[in-house]
Amino acid sequence: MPLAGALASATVETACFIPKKVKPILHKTLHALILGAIVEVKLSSKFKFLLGTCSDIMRYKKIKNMAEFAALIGVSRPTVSKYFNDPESVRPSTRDRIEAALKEYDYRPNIYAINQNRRLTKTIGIVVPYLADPFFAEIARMLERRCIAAGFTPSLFSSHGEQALENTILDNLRSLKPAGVLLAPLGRTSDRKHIEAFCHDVPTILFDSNIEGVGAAFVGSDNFSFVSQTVEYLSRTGNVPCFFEMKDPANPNANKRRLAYLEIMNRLNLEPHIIKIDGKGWSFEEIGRQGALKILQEKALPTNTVLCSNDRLAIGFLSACHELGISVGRDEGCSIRVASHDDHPYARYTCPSLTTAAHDYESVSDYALSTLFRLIESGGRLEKRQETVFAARLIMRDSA
Amino acid sequence: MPLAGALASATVETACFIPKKVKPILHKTLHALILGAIVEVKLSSKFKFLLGTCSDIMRYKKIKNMAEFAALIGVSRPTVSKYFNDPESVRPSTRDRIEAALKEYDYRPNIYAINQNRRLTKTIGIVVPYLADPFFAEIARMLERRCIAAGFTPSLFSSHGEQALENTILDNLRSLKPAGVLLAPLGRTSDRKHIEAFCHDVPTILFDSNIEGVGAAFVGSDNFSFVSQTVEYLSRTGNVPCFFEMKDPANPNANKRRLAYLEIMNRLNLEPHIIKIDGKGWSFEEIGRQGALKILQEKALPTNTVLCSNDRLAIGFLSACHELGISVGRDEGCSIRVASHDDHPYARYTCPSLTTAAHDYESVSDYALSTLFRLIESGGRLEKRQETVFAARLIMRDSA
DNA sequence: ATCATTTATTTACGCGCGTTAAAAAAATAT
DNA sequence: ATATTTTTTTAACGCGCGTAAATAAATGAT
Repeated sequence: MPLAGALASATVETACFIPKKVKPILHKTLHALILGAIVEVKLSSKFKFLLGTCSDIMRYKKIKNMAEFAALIGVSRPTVSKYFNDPESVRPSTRDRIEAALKEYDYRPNIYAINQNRRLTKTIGIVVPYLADPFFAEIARMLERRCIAAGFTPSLFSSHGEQALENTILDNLRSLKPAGVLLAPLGRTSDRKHIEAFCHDVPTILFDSNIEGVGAAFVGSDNFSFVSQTVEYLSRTGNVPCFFEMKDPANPNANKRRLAYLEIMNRLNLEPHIIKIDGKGWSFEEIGRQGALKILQEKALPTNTVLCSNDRLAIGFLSACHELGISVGRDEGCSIRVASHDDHPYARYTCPSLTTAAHDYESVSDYALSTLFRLIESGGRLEKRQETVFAARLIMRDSA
Repeated sequence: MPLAGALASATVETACFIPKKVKPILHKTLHALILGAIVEVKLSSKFKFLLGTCSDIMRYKKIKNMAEFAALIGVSRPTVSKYFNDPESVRPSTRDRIEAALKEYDYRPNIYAINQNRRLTKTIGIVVPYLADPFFAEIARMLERRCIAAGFTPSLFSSHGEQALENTILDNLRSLKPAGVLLAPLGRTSDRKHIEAFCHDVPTILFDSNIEGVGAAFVGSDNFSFVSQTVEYLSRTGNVPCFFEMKDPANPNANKRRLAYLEIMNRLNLEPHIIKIDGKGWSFEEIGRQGALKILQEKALPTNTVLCSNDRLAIGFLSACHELGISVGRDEGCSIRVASHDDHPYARYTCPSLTTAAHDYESVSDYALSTLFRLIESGGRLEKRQETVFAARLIMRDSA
């Protein structure tokens, strides 16, 4: 009789006693059966207990659950469970057998069943305010890499610049019971209470934008270092820079950069000039372009050196300059110089290439994650909230 | 006696009969209790059944599971379950009570328990080859929006240009049991067999890059339309365009664009010129820049009009032109014209702004998702595999 | 008020795994 | 060979929810 049909109704009877010496032979046979070497077989009633496993595998060529997988190798389910929680916790010989079977059949434990019973999962949430900004895309990429290397599963979310979305992302994230979360908040437009409540429940490290007192720690860049380097360089090599920024910056770094500019200009005994342009949202290039067009057409530029708050504004500024036929650069033939901050992935390819202060991407992402791991290991609480910032590196290119 | 302590050991006895009329009063009292209006209370043994619920809530101020939540409102658990699966499926009055409670207490069903028991989840996987490319970031954003609007939970992944990562993403995705997946594969460097196997198990729509015969459908852009519009425009308004591309493009669209270029040039009775530049990986801007520097320095450009395969190469090309002091544009003063395809988010801000053929982002993402929804509703199978492509729109800017 | 229909409740089982305690077996030490 | 330690097995419970069938209640139409 054909095997599959006959076996469909059989069930496993674990009560049947099998001498230890016979077991390996049985399981070897089982393997052959599954691999198609044996097509038809009759079993005495004493060994019918094997059939449940057999038939299911015959039908699906796929292991349904851990019990089935364990039966296949001749190991108990708790042992397999132990293996998946920590492969080192089982005897090498057992480990080898499990791993051999793992290669042959593509069994993977059901993550939903796993996570239901674990208090914390192996997921790490990464939330950025705007993923269409290559800066965040780049940093997200580095964070994901390191999560995977550390044995975690990263889960990436973008708030797309919207408070409501940021909130729902956090709500969803909470119910994912992640081991930890790396959150770069929207900034000023964030719902502080909501984020606070989230951080109360989930081990969270803030990065990029700080929110005072929220989260277990903050890791970011030292805005003062950014501005001091650009301002010093610009004022040393030419005219005094004026500061070009949005009127109501959503990002707290923007405010810190303005304050840094004022302080450094004061220190250097130079007169500060701040140009505030209109615009809201995350289309910084367009905002920068429109603002620059207005200022340039009105000839309202106080000096011939412009320091943009960030590279995306600068990209718009350069675009406006080109439209108006104004040549930008540090050569004598050029009428203005433009510099900026962030070292946006495209800053190298603007025309002219953009002089800017670069984030230490590597250090920020490394330190943010190592802090998160410390936080996770210590059970979600750190001694006290620390704010760590990394210095910028001046990148001299052609625009200033 | 203090409530919490006294109640800790009490359990729910559902066997106790409660007259219908008394129920609302009981639950009202329960609410007051939880909200802190009542601090201490003694109950006769007949009403001890309320205590299990009370004590737990007193301790955690948080509902632990659906049974507790249901008990709180005086509704059965299956009804609440029904509500979460489809709020319209319960009577309006019941719905109101549930929703009122939902506002008061922040109960959310455990997604892991939900998904373990559902054959398919409400998750939609979105996989793109390279998220640091703003084109994909932008399309991912639109797809996410529409998923949420349709009541699904999008889950975004980037292969970061690596085959191994693409494979592990698909493996992880499979075990997430998503309702459906939108996959933009790496292209030529994809592991075809792996993707095929994945599509066999999970309802998948391919987008952006097609892989013949894989997935339930393909939605993308009409490469012929892109190239025909740019070539016609360029040859009509000036010199004949040469085609600038990478030697071994990973993206299948690149190949289609080259073929389209050859065919259209043939139709127009013009001599085609193809410039193939070295380079691999996803740093297209740098590859384009290096390639352009080489060609321009060698003065090996066959015509004064360059049509780049895609905008990112063009951004590099423009950068090289600027470095070499070559003016780009359609004005008489300019020495070469550069055009391209994709309408990359930054194409507007290059110097000069880039003439290009734009994807119909909206239509592609709309159609890809509506096709996926059809696929999901029809249980994972469509009549036959359809390939749908949308025409490009020529965007005339200053570079050509 | 009566009956038919819609909606809700009760009861009970299953999902796939974590976890534990006690018993058994295997490996190691004496 | 025996005692000791380590590893595995057995058996059983719990997690939080989906789901189904039978029953009961509420609603609407007559």
